[in-house]
Amino acid sequence: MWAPVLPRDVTGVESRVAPDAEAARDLAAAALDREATVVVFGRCTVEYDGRAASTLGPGDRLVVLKPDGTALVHTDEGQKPVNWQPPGCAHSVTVEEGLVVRSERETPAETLLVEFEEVAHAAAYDGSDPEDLSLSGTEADLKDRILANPDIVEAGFEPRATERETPAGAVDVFGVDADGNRLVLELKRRRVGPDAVSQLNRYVDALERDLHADATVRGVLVAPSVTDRARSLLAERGLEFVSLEP
Amino acid sequence: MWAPVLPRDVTGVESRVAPDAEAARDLAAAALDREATVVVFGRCTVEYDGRAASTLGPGDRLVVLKPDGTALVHTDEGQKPVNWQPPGCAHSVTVEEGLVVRSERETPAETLLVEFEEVAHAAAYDGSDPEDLSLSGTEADLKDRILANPDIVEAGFEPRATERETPAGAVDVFGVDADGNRLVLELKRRRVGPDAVSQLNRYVDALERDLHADATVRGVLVAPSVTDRARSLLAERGLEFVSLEP
DNA sequence: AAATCCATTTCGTGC
DNA sequence: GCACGAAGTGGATTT
Repeated sequence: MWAPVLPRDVTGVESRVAPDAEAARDLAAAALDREATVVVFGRCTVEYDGRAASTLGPGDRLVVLKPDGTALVHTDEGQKPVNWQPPGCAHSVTVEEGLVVRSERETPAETLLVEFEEVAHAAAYDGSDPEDLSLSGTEADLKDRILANPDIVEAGFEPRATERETPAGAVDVFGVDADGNRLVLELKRRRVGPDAVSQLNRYVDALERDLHADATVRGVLVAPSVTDRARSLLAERGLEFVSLEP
Repeated sequence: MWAPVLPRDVTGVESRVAPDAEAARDLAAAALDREATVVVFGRCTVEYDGRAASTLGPGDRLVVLKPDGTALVHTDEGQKPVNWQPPGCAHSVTVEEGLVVRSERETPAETLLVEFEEVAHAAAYDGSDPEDLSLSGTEADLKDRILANPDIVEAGFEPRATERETPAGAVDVFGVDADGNRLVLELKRRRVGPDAVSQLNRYVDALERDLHADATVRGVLVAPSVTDRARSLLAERGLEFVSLEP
């Protein structure tokens, strides 16, 4: 049904500067009902309790409530919200001392509570986004390049499987070298540290157990570059490195 | 100098519904100048090029520009922005076909380009946030609890150092058990998988080399729980597990 | 729902 | 600035 409580200023946007708590609540509640995105800016405190727990004293913040159940609390700094709630949460807006925004979920039980002293601005945005992001330069792209032209890893390399399962997890690319030795590739789209070496080492160990002593298993880390410590660990473990940009 | 081009509706907020491109540009440019946060909602396309590359066709999105150089492009779904730029970037707003927002940085060279077909709403938020988030339930809290009461790990455990350096990285907690054996603890605030086992294994290996055969080095993973595969890897490596909640 | 791993991870800390 | 590891990581994929 199409029956907004408040007038829509133009298609898709409702905006109120310095609304009182009740006006802000009404705008937000109506917007949540019709699956619009709500934005509130004002002085507030924030409490979170769930996987961890946090409190945040008074300050000016931007709160975003999405129709999929996402809540974001942004300060004037940082890429990550200072507090948040993941998709799937239930938002509610009420008036107590002032406007109060709650966002909750179960499994795991988590609550986000934003209490406003003052709402400087409240807005509701209706809109749709039919487009999917097209992204390139990922690890998957690197894998595709290697499968299309295995020689960029090593002359004579022949891929035999991707995501081959081992007791230690799935190997990015598995194949054989020119001499018939097994080759395990671990791919990374950026410079790697010790963690990637450990990961490769786990896969090589697991495959050596799996295949007994039937064949040599070479482990090759494929990445743009490695740190010094990673290089040492590679040497210790008898593992190799091939430099490739994503 | 205090000379806003546009009037401020109330302290800290400027808001224009359905501004034309020039009005939106003026509002945003003035806001960026005075280190306010800019919010723009409208139909736009997005292009990103840098560490990776992406394109996003037309849709309705919420764009946030922070005074620290952060840019966020949010759709109506998801906790993460569909596109973004990290703190330290230089924002600019111009009018071409319509409003265009650019956010760029060097090292690494990255560009975010948002081209609006239509701006449904533009706003600028002035404010301050003096408060720091107080967070509990972190790995650091778990460490503190262990140091204050080492017996919760094992009767007779005596911590000797935290962040002890090894050739493979810094160990969370290092100490000795009741029999004088060296103990290496790796702490995790949540259920762990194979990666944490590999990490602990690296530290134990490094310390065994460091200390030669002078002493037995026990590796203990401290976490709420482990996955099956992680448990297998622990067994393979002769490592141990102690269950502790953060 | 759990497990595993990638990510334009981001973020903090130490060097 | 790089390196290393934590994170209330988020997100996708597979089981």
